[in-house]
Amino acid sequence: MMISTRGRYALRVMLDLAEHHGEGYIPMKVVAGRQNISLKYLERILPVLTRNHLIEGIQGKGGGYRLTEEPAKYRVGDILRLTEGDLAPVACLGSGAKACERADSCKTLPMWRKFYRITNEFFDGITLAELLDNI
Amino acid sequence: MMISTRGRYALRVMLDLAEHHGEGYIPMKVVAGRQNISLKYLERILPVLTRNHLIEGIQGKGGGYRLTEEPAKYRVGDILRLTEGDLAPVACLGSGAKACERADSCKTLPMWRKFYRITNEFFDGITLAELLDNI
DNA sequence: CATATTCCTATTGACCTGGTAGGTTTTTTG
DNA sequence: CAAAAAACCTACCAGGTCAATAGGAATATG
Repeated sequence: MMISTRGRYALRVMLDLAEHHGEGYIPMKVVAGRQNISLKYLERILPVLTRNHLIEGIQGKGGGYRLTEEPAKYRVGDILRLTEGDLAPVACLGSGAKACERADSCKTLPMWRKFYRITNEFFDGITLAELLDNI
Repeated sequence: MMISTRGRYALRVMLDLAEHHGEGYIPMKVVAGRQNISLKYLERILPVLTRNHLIEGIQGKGGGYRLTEEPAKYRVGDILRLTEGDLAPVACLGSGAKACERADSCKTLPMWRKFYRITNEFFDGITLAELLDNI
């Protein structure tokens, strides 16, 4: 299993916000209700999206979240990388990659690298707008 | 992280056996030593490969394991699916998939399915023989 | 001030991962 | 025949991750 609920929920929230883009700030309570996801759990997932300015939230009554840009501007890959850490298929690739001393002679490394590239390209080739349109 | 050590170790063992194919039965102790993997841990990974006749082992002194076929016959995908369960990117696909009640309206499901297909095709398109030749 | 919201931190139970431990059975060899 | 070497089997364990829950603090509105 490559993508956990963290990434999947984040994507669903982003899609929900995209669907209601232009309607101002939407309380996460509403999104959680529509998507049937625990609000409390979502609150722990969202900060990484706000810190990186994919969404913006304002506090207080009447507050909520909204996308900072048009749905077409968001690549699925960016959302998943932020919430999942990275999309590396194996431990020796990706962000926290401690160099493997077998790397030079490793017969499988090129394969993993190629798959890593394909994965990133696949998810970077899809935007929220396209998902909304069922493309 | 999609592929755990289980799958990676299995693949390395298969590659090691492929590299020494034609040399008869090779003790796992030797492979574990060459690959620097815990023998005991390997012993827990191998049964699924023997049960599915990818390799065969004979007991007793002078025993060991060998491939049942030529290295070119083995698809990486088969080895990974056996040892990892499946290559599904999300829980709602793959073997133990309990049907999601949101499946019909799910905007992301087609994307996951497409990626699932790409993943299987990618790893099924590579054989042990090709890995040995650094293709 | 009451309310509604984001934001923050700690905790928890279940499961998975990577590995260890301690054998039993089977076969070959000296 | 006895010893050694190998596959095979089952239980256990420490650490981490996942998915969530809990309980608030800060902030803004009306």
